[in-house]
Amino acid sequence: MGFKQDLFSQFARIGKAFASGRRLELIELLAQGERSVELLAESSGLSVANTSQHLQILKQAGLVKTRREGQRIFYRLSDADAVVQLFDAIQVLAVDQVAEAQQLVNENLQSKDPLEAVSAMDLVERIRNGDTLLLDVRPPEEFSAGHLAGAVNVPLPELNAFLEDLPTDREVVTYCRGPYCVLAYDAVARMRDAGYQARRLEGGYPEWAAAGLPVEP
Amino acid sequence: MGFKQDLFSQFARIGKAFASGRRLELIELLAQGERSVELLAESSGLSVANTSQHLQILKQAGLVKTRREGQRIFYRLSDADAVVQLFDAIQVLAVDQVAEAQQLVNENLQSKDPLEAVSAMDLVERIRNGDTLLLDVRPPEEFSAGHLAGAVNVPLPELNAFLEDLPTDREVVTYCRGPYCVLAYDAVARMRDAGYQARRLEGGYPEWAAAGLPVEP
DNA sequence: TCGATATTCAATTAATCGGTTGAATATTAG
DNA sequence: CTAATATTCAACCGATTAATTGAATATCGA
Repeated sequence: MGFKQDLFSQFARIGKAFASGRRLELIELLAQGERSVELLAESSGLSVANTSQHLQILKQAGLVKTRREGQRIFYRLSDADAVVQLFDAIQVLAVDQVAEAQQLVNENLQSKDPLEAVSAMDLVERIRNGDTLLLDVRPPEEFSAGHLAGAVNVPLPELNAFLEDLPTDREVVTYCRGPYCVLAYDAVARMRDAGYQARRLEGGYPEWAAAGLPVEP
Repeated sequence: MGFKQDLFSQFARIGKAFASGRRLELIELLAQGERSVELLAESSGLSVANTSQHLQILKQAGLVKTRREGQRIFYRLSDADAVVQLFDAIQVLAVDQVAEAQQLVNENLQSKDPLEAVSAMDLVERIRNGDTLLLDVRPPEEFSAGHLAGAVNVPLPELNAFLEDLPTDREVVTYCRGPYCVLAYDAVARMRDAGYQARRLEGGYPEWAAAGLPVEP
């Protein structure tokens, strides 16, 4: 049964790609769009050579593709949807089953989340009533690949500018990728500081879509 | 930003669990139900001590739980559904993106599959017409956790006995886990050898369920 | 209690991995 | 062509991993 072992070794390459925290960080950055090696190195705090090496591993696992533009090389996820979904599933499994991960989330995220998150069911109701502004804080590339019906895309870097023109009398609900995507937590914290009523959707886009709730486009 | 790195390192433990072909083999065996260390070692061809070591890694990643019964210890997946789904997603991603995996599948599975597989759409039609026997060749534990509506569970070891009482005039469609689960390929080959009209469902249970097609229970 | 069995633990070795450093390659600007 | 920039490659070191072997632990049956 050599074939099966060979095939499983190939599958294991995908596992290896996800087997280092640094690489996961790179994957998360790439999920936000195409990036050059230099920028990835800078954002992740790794050396350029080291970043390049990790990217080679991701490339061998088929997770990323490259494109040359002049003297720099841009990396992107070869199937962003599949990769993000996989990453999301890993996160959920880890927090469900690994005590240390659970504890980290409890200490660092739950505490940022003083008001409990809005459940998907509640949100459906709120949307029907029209009294909620639904904010997708993911980067535009992910937004346009699919988002909750009725959501407005405001990537985190643009949040402050966006808030200036917004009346404070509507409640805002934010969401991003999975349940442990930090973007939505940050957005809520910043909006509450600015005097808005802001809460977070329990889960993220993948969970919402998987539940068969309305998405666009 | 130490927290994020810590959390990602925890996530990476799940990746590590999936980062070895041997462990994937163990995971696949465990997906078929609770097993003792001895049996796992025997089925996988690893030494007992080595098997035990790999199982420790899976345990640290929270993927498996143990139960003692007399002098032997039984391992099982702590969340079989989540783990199988994750494994399945990894397989699909690998075959989609890794050239070597693609080639292995083409050479070893497609060739076992002389007639093309039945698409999910076709199968829905066939079931409606009632002229197809739908065979789930996964182990009973997985079958009872969810299966295609109308399927009959015949685990591979019992296939021969089952065929003896079966008239050869009905077409049979088999399926198992994902699109690269070998069970269904084997079943088709054995049934065709025995003179049956047998084909394989394109994809497997997870794909069918994800498409919103009818499942039980 | 004693011997047999199943599993884990500990020690060892070879292989792989993560990271650093500096050279090599490819592209652009001048 | 030369200099500057972005990325990869190659060599290297320390840490981790996979696998083997043999001892230690726990349970059961006699």
